[in-house]
Amino acid sequence: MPELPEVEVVRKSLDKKIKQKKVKKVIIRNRNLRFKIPLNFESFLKNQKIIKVDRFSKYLILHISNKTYCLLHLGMSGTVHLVSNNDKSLITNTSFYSNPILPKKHNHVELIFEDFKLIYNDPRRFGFFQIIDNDFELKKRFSHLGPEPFSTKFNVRYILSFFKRKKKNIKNFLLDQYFVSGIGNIYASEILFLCKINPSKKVSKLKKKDCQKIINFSKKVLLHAIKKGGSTIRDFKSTSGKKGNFQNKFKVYERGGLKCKRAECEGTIKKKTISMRSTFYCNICQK
DNA sequence: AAGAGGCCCTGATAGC
DNA sequence: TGCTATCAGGGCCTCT
Repeated sequence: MPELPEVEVVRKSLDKKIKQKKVKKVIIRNRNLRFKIPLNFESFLKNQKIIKVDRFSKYLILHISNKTYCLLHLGMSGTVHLVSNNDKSLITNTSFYSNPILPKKHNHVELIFEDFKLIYNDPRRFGFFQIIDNDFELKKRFSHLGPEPFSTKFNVRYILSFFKRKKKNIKNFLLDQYFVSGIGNIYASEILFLCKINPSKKVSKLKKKDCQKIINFSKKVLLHAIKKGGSTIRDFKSTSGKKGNFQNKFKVYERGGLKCKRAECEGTIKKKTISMRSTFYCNICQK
């Protein structure tokens, strides 16, 4: 369940290792990801350099030396692994790369570099690789995505005007990538807890002050999670197989039935399904 | 236009 | 033990 922080953790380690490296060979074992990998994908990437690894929202953007882009989305269960070409062990030359585990099944895509390779593993195949031809197409590809929480465009004025004449609840909109991009189901619950806003609250009832809280805590939670190496619930691992640490910091997620972590609050964390997604909140301090 | 619902897929777990 | 059902949730699509 990679959300923005998990993808950013992957981006950082990936950029460090494959920036300015040339793709020697591409191996695809299963083309049937979220979108079918086209037959020319291998020849397209072969002998190209990866200029750098960028990220927008939950998308990784590999800048290719022929002025195109390779998008990589991890879907729900995608992981990226960097493995030595010689002894098949995971690369362990930085502190980030420890606890090496390479899955045996579902290694669908390999990008082979001079002395190591990148392996894309994805049991559920909700992730994808996509070649984007130019800047214009890249812009178009992301046109359905709203600003990231860090963007200055994500401000009180924007939020209030977006919520005009909308009838859904706030949890729904935090997951709506057209409204704000990068937040997923886990962090949506965490953000609303910190804001003391009930996830079922209709956005038409939100005040200026609430919007400001949403802005502040969205940034805070995501940045904190990045710092902690992301969250590992079931699937997410870094490029070396290392798990994240942020799950230990969850205030509400997967804490149904437990006591509210707010010191002065006697509430209990409840689990509720909102638009087909499990949602956690405190029944007392989230109004 | 906005919102509700469904589908893609596999693995872990629960219940019988 | 082995079977089936349920849940996990990101993105995108259709239908109303």
